[in-house]
Amino acid sequence: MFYGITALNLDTKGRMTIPVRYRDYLSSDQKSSNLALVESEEGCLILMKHSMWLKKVDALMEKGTNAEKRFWLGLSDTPELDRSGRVLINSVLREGAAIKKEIILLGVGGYLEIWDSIRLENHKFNVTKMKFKSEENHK
Amino acid sequence: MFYGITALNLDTKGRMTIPVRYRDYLSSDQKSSNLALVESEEGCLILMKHSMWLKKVDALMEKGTNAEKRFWLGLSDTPELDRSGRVLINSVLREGAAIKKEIILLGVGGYLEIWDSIRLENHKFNVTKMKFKSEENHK
DNA sequence: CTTCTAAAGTGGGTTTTAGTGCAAAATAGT
DNA sequence: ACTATTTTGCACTAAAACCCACTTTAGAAG
Repeated sequence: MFYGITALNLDTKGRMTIPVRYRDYLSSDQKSSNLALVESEEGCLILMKHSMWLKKVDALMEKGTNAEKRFWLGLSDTPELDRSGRVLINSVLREGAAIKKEIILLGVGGYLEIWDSIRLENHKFNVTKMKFKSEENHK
Repeated sequence: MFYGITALNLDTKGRMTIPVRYRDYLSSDQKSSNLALVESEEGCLILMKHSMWLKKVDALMEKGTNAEKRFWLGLSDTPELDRSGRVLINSVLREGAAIKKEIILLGVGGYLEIWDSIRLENHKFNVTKMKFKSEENHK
């Protein structure tokens, strides 16, 4: 199970180095592509095991709406963990989640959320109605 | 099965380069025209194998409404994959889907959706009621 | 009916960019 | 200070974008 927060930087090609503590679990699917990346409606990307994604997709192929299929099948990618423990974040998905370089990785139970660091700050502010909002985050 | 998101550009003649990973499957129909392109009611174009289109059309000829026939037979085209893996998108269909140059290709199970990149952003925004709509995505 | 011209469509080759892998450098952890 | 992990840089490859020349079609004009 994933939990915890990690700050990371993408390299110039848009690749993210997965923290070692997550790698064994993430690469345990016996598939050529062992990961799946989908766009969340909340403004981040969701990284999960390929098998988890496939289960959801199979269910949607049975009885899903067009919009659901568009999100889970269309707005997705199935990247691999390379030998250096990195994952390429598709450039289109990067744009969709406003991800540039500095990202925050959140473990949220069965999956990981990838947030642009600034967008996460804004999200926290909006969701929680926090009374403070440091200037650094919004310059 | 198609899935995943790809950003592409049309050339000046309105042709789209199909990603290599889709080409074998798309060209596997033994027809002169092995593809079909239909205008979707949601604002994009749908690209599928000719055989799939034909199956739908046959069914509609049996018991389809006028409106259905108009969409599947009328607002359609059956282009071919050329030797460089490109497909010409008919200028009328291009207009109908507001497609200019930058497009997004979504794999949605049995078919591919071709979206004008800006129109897709707006569609996502409307469908999901996302609270953010960053300027970066719309420039 | 034939010829001319413009536009649309086709084909192929070249350039550019995105993706991949490796390995050195930097940083953090023990 | 040593080790493990992450970051950075570079080189290579493959895919897609771009460019240009040729062909076909359709329409206009004689």
